[in-house]
Amino acid sequence: VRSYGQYCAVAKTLDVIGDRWNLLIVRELLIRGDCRYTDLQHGLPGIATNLLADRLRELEAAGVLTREQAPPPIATTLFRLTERGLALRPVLRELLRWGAPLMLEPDERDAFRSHWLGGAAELALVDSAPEAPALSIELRPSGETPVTLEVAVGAVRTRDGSADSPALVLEAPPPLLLGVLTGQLGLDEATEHGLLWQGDADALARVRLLGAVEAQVA
Amino acid sequence: VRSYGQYCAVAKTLDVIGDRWNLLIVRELLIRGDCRYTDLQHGLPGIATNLLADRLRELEAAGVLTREQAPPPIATTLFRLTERGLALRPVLRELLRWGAPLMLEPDERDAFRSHWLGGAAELALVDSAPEAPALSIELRPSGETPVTLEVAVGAVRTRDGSADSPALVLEAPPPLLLGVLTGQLGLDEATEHGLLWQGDADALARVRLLGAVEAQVA
DNA sequence: CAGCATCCGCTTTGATACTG
DNA sequence: CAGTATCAAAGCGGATGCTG
Repeated sequence: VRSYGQYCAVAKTLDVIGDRWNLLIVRELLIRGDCRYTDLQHGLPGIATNLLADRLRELEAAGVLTREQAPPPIATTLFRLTERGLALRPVLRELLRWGAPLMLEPDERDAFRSHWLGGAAELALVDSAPEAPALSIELRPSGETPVTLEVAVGAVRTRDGSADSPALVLEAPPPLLLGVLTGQLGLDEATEHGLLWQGDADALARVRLLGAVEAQVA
Repeated sequence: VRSYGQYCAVAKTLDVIGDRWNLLIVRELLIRGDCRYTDLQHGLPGIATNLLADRLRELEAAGVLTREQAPPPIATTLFRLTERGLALRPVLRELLRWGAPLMLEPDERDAFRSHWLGGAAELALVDSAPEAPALSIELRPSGETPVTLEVAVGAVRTRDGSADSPALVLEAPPPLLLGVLTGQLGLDEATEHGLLWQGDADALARVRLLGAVEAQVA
C-alpha cells in the first residue's frame, strides 16, 4: 500500500499492483475469469486469507476488479476484472516470457495447478495455421485435473477439464508438458522421459511460441 | 526473498524481481546504463541504503546484474545489467504503458528525476520518420536538469544534459511535458498552461507513441 | 566520499483459529 | 462460503557508524 512517491509511470504502476500477491490475483482472474473467494484461495496456494481479503479490497479501490453479486441461483459474490484490470494482460505476458527459463529447474516442493499451465499456453502460444479446422489438445498433468487447449482461428484458448474429442492427449509431469508445448522437447524425447500420449502427433505443430513476431516490433 | 512456491512462470518471475524496489533498480540501470551505488541512490529517492545493498546482492545472485570494477582512473564499482537483466525491458515497457494514465493526476509531493522522463520517452516513443535526418529535442523539466531526446533512424534515444543544437526546446513542469510528448496536449494548449518553447514546433511530429503497432500483434 | 553494516521502531506478512 | 480476529515473525524505513 505504501507508495514509492515517484512521478514515474513504472513506480505508479507498482504502487497499485506491486504489492505481494496482487499480480497473482490478477493472474487468477485473467486465466479463470470470474472467481469466487474460495476459487481464488485454491488458485493461490500459500496466501493467508486475511491478505486475500485485504488485497481484494485494495484492487477494488484501485479499479482493477469489481465485486459482483451473482444472480440467483448462485447467490455468491464474484470477483471480476474491470477493463483496466484486463489491460494488465500484456504485463502478465511479459512476466511469463521472462520467467519461462526459470521453469527448467523445477522444485519438487512447488505447488501446481492445471489452469496455470492452461493460462501460460493461452498467453504464450498461437495457432500456427489459422485457416485449418479447429482442434483440441488435452493435457493431463500427473496427479492433477486435465485442461484442454482449443486451437482455432489463429489463437489458443484453454478450458478446464477434458476435451470431447481431442486430437491429441498428453499425460506427463508439468515440466515435461511445458517442454513439449514450447517445442524445446520433441515428442520422442519426452516419451523417453515418461510422457504418455495418444492421438495425432502432428497436432503439436499447430501451436507455436509467440515470440519471433514480437521481437521484430520491440 | 520469500518464494511463492508455485510452479508458474509468472510466480517464478516475481520471486526474482517482485520484491519491493527491485524493478525500480532495474529501471535505473536500463535508463542510465552502468551506475555507481550513489547514482542508484539518487535515482531511487526513498530507498534505505541497507535495502539497496541487499537488493543489489540479490539481483546479482539471480543473474540480473553484475558488479564490475571500473578501470582506473575511475576506481569505483559499477553495477551493470546482464543480458538477462536487459531482457526485462519489455516488462518495464508494459508496466509503463499501463501506468501512463496514472500520470494525469500528479501529486505535488512526488519526487521527480529528469532521466525518468527520458527513459519513458525511450520506451514508449518511436521516430515516425526513420528516413528523415536526425534531430534533437531538449526537455527542461521545471527546476530539474535538462534531458535530450535524440530522434533518428526510427528510434528515440535519450541522454542526460542539454543538446548541442536542438531543433526544439521545451520547458515546463513534468506533467505538461508528458502531455505534449504523448500528443494528448497540443503545443498551443500547453503554452496556455505555462509551457515555454523555442525552435521548430514540427519536430514534435517526429515522435509518435508506440502502441497501434503493438496492439495488432497482441 | 563511495559502499556498505548495524540498530531500532514500525508495518506488513503469514499461520491459525474462529464466525455469520 | 466469505470472510474477521489474533499474534508471532519477517520486512521495511530512517538514522547512524564504520571502513577503504
